[in-house]
Amino acid sequence: MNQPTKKKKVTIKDVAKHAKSSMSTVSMVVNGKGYVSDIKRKEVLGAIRQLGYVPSAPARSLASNRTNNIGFILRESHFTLSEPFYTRIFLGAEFEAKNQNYYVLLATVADDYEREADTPRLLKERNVDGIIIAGKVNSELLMEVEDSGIPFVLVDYQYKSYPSITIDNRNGSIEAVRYLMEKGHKDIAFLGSDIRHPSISDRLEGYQLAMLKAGHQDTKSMTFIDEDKSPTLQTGFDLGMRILGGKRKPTAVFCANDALALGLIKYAKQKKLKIPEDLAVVGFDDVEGGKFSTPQLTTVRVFKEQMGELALRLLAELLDDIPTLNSKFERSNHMLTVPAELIIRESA
Amino acid sequence: MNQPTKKKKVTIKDVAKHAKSSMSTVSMVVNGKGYVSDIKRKEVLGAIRQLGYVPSAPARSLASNRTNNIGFILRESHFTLSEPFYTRIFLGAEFEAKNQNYYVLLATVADDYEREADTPRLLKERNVDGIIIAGKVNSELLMEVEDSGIPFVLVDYQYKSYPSITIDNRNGSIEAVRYLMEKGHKDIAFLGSDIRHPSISDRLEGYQLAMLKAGHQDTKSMTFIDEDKSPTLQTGFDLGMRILGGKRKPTAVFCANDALALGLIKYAKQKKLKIPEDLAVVGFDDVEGGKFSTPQLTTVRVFKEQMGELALRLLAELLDDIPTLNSKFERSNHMLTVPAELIIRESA
DNA sequence: TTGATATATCGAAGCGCTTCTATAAATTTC
DNA sequence: GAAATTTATAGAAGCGCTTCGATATATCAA
Repeated sequence: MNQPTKKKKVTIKDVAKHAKSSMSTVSMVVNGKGYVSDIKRKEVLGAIRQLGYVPSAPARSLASNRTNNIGFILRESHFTLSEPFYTRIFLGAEFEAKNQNYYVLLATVADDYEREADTPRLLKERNVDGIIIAGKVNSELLMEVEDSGIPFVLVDYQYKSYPSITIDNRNGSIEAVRYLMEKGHKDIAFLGSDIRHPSISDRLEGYQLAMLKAGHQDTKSMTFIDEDKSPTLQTGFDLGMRILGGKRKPTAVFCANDALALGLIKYAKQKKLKIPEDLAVVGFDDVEGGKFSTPQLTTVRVFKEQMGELALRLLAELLDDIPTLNSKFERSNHMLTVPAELIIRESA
Repeated sequence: MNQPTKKKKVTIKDVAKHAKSSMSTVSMVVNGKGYVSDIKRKEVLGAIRQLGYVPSAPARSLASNRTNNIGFILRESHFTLSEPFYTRIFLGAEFEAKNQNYYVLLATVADDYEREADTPRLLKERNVDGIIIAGKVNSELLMEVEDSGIPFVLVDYQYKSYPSITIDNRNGSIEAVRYLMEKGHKDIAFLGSDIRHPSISDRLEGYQLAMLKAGHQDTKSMTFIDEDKSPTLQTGFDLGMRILGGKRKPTAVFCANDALALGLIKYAKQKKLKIPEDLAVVGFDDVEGGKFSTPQLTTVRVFKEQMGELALRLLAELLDDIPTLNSKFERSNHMLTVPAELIIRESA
């Protein structure tokens, strides 16, 4: 009679006994290293299955000095942001983490980060093997991570020449502007803010490049930037006044992101302008709100999930490579760029 | 290349030596249990500070048989949903977890969940002390969690009488309908879908209650539900046709959620109806998109972050209570409800 | 005063795993 | 065909912590 008592945890020892071998052999089978004969391997695998053995994460960590955790650091305001941009990056990372057998620990940090006081627990406790940092974060924090010696990968941001995953903002912008030109537009304006953010300045650059190539020398008079504001709906609305209030009115506007574009559209609609007939608008990011707006927003899609996935993969690679790090043949370029894709909807 | 002096890990042993006491005493100080004299405590605390000692999470887990991790289970589609609803609940939980010294491990599960194959790792490995389940999930999974014996709390869902945090949908709806009445509306319709979801049926109930109380007997002819569709923008748009195509046109519509409301507005605007003059619309959830829409959506706010926070707190309480669980005086009701609040914007 | 009880500290036994070492058999080398 | 090397397995140390006695002293109730 089998008693359905509280099933005691099955340990590696039980497996060893059951498979008539040693703990070390079982460990080797589980981790796929060392020398194990095929017969033994099969016996051990069988025992594992029969007993339903699952290794204990903490025990492994303790013995091997690896945590199998990846930290994901994100500014609080990037979560509370109206758009689930970074959330999706996180999701992508989490997805890939499953494949790679990592847990992802999320740590949000305050915007007014202060060293010591706000250091994420996972850093203090060194409870991760590697870290993904998403978006722009306080440089104090960046240095702290750097100092910790824990390998890390940046997403949608760059710092020195540390590994990073960024958007191909320049080419995405060029594609957007070209599309506007194809539609017959000549007076194409650029609308932006917070120009210090590398992503945004790259988008401006793409705009300028495309305009220049098409023979438009004067982009300056068509560039509307409020550099101290963050790129929100409100900012777009406010800049709308400047754009549509001037004497030389553009027929199309390429916006540095979707929130700005939505804000501009709101202002334009209020001024009884028809979109896209009177004013064509293209955004950047492909946020959810753009699908629901009237008209639906034409924009440049950023593959957010994919960026997270890539970041995790790159990090995992880095972690495995560590013994090779001293090699002279070390592949030094770990800065990846993911393409952005024009999504044609109604607003242009 | 500066060579970082790899600082050796400071262990409890080092602290003990430095404070001239034993490991067990240090442990007791750190965990605040057992008997320790004030003098010793101060010495130990001093040593900890001086050496910068941080306990090792895996070692603690292994020795104490607690992980200090909380699992957060969520359906994949609830993340990819256009709205960061559950994301915000997660955020709230994560926030509170920091206070309570837990890590939150997120596990997303597929919609077509199958036992065994898809069991989240954190369940298989029993790598958590407790679990938060957000939203409606497959009942297989629910049973699996139940069987595991790991304490859990549901958020925005209920199962048997397990601990849960839910929205006060009924009162929120009543408030919304009352507001519409105050504005002079008599013909108020209800728009909904997926009526089997408890949240949605509660909202319908609130609507009916409010209508009845105001002397409107016939709510049926004013209730528009597509029960097989999920409550999305598209569904709202489609139902708009039915609502506005009938002979008895309502002057106001209370929608089961914001996505439906936004869809309805889209349709109404297409039909050249002015909102709120020709048709007042109220939603439910207070999603981001509602702030950006034209007109901005009047809705019922759900405190998502707070729900997550509450869930974590309740779970933590449960975990601490476990020794008391056998007590006859055990407080049996762990099913909490959080209020919903009417947000007045432009659409009504 | 005297057991009983509360307070205080320490040493040591594990928690479940990885990995180093020892040992031996099988295989390769020249 | 003896030495060197590769393959195969087991045993045991120890990762950093918690916690269970053991022991000792201080405090209390009668």
